[in-house]
Amino acid sequence: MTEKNPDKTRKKLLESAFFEIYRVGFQAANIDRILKSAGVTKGALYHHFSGKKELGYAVVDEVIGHWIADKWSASLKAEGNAIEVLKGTVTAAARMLRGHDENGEVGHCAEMAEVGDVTLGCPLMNLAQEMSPVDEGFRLRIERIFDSWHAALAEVLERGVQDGTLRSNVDPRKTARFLIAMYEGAIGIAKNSKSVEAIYESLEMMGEFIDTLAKPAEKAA
Amino acid sequence: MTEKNPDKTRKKLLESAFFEIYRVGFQAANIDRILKSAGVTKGALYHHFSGKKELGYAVVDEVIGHWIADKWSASLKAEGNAIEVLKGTVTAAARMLRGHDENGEVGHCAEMAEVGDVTLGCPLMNLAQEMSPVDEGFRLRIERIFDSWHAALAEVLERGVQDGTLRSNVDPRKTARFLIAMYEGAIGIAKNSKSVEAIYESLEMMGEFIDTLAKPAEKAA
DNA sequence: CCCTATACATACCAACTAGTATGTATGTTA
DNA sequence: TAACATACATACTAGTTGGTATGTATAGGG
Repeated sequence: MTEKNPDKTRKKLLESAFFEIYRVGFQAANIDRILKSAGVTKGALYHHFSGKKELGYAVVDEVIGHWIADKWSASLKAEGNAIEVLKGTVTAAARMLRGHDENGEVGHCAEMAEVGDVTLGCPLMNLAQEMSPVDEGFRLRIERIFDSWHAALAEVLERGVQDGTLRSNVDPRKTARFLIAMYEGAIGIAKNSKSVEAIYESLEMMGEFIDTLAKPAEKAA
Repeated sequence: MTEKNPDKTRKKLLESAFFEIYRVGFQAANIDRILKSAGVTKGALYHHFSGKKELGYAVVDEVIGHWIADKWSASLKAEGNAIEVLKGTVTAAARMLRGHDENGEVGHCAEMAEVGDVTLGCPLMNLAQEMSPVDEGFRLRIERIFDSWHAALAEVLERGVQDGTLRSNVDPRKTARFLIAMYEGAIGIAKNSKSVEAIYESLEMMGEFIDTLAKPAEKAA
């Protein structure tokens, strides 16, 4: 009925599926809830996607992948001092995180959660933790996203080492992975304690760690 | 039939439930699989536990809680230099992590996974990520465990600051949380990439970070 | 030895859920 | 405008799953 707009319905399905998965995970994600929230019917879903898993894959590739690319890879492409670029992305991350609207509903998720929600954590990491041991298809798609993020980070670090901003013994690849681990770990811990403050403080410490990567000032000759 | 041993069956149930939850998460955990793996029947389960959720709670409290306490709080109670104690726990963690037996079965979990399995990550963190937004009961129980871990870490740090081993501007609580975040993040990232090496390298970097907490050597007067 | 509560075993159910079969309306092409 | 493929809508199904009703055997107290 009404109108017939395949691109739009597909997009709505992806978005609703993303939020559903974001909230309860893929395995517990409910098709009917997704449909209700998207405002379309089962026929539409199974016309666009061959099944729940395919829908999940598409969410990873098209929603989460693009989102990470925008949020990170983009801001990492900034020119200038490696330390500043790195710390810039961290503070940018901090800015986009917010707590709940205190509506007292303990134990329930906000109806219209957004991506920066502290109590829901990082969509990519959530899915990675849940699905990587269970389904290789998810794992590989998620890995690709992490890899691109890692590559962008490593490039900045490599540049910093080359131009003498960073200590020469900084290993770009290891450090990049460690930075991602720190960030995701901080989000994960804060998620369980429901504390935005916890993230801020951890990101602050992450900034201090980044400072330790800098080449120390030259001693007087 | 056979024998009647409530303590033993309860323990078997808890252990089987733990591994099932460890592998696929709580929501996807299958009661019948747990029963089969425990070698008991449904009657036994529902005699000991009022339901799936109660079983999950018991797993958190009795299995995961004790496990974390043993692995961390214990080794953190060692006497001596704070730096050494901290780095000791990190290397202890590294030691207990191992990869899969390379049996080629990609995408499937080992039948009898053990707790140190890289591809399965940290049981506590897994559950925290999955259940903390979904069920407040889980969240609180998990939080208690993290808190005790955090307290043990903070105590070591506090002691280090007091006795001059660590820089005086080290904030024990923030740093403790950050260390947990680093560790859990490292495990989580390695889990998705299925790489034991990734953990080793991240734990190595974690050691370097711990070194930066030390009070710098005194300058010549 | 008896008797009762505990500790299990078995068969079954009700609810949910991904997926399908089928139908219909809309847009497009000839 | 006829014909056809795309894009949706609806009703239904088959399978799974947590939970229960009911039965039975064992252990321990009197």
